[in-house]
Amino acid sequence: MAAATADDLVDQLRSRGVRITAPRRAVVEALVEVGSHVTAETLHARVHARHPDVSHSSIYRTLDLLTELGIVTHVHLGHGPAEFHLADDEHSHLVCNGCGAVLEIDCALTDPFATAVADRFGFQLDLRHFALTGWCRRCRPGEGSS
Amino acid sequence: MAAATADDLVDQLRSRGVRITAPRRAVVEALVEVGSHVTAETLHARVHARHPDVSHSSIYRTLDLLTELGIVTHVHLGHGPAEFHLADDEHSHLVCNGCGAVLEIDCALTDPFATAVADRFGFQLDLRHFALTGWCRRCRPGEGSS
DNA sequence: AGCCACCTGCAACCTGTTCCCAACACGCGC
DNA sequence: GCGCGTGTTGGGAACAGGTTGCAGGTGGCT
Repeated sequence: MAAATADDLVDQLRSRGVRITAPRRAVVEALVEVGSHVTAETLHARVHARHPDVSHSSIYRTLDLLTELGIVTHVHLGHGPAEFHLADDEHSHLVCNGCGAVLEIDCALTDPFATAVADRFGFQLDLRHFALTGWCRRCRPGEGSS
Repeated sequence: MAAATADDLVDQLRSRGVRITAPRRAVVEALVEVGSHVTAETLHARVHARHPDVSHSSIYRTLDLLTELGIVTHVHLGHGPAEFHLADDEHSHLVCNGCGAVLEIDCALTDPFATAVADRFGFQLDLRHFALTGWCRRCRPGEGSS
């Protein structure tokens, strides 16, 4: 939960036996810097600015590794590419089909629904991995009928 | 609403000024036949079996057209390709991250949640366009903590 | 310092989807 | 029934996001 520094995370990786390389350090630093979600491409751009020879495969491989270790997760916001972020923040996303706005909603609001689904289907929802889409206040079609 | 036949749909298209061509008719027929969701690729395979010279661009174009006309919708079941189906059935999907099983859930179960989100954020959820992912009874990790 | 396994960059590949354009054919008017 | 104009088609190439194989480089243990 506490906002970890890049060094903290690097130490954590090292202590877990992960070899620390320039690309890996760079990815971790970039993730900590942006603080919220970024696409792999954006992350690559950021890393590339300082470390021009880090390839995008390394970005993906590192994100993969960090995901496996539970340090990073990614979320799919609608149709675009996946967005990655540090796994220290638990919320779901609402994405507007109209304007693309992203709202973050707390698990408190989704829990009753998740519970209902679990009760009924024995299905444990993970509402954090895929965004919920729809229409925000300004873009919602003026509908009253279904 | 009622299970429309391919001919019904074709008539409907024609009366809306849509030019009826062999590929379009074939796509409509295939959609009616399968009855549930299909990927564009599967649909192409089905159509191709009877009409070998229908290209996959026509499949996509026709699906696009039908979507615009509200006859077809598509749903994204997790990471795979989009799945298309006739727009006469209103339900959401639960997709298991473990085994890939797809459950259909009725809007009755999702409505209270949609209402809560609308009340709180003025955001009108569309839970039918993207599946909800998670873990089915058999695949859910044996967890009790968070 | 040396060594080896692991990691990297590159570029090719893959999948799903869209675009382009010349040829074609639907369906209207005659 | 027939011609014509325009909207549609097929085929393949382009595209975007993501993955993979390989040969060579490098971290970190000794």
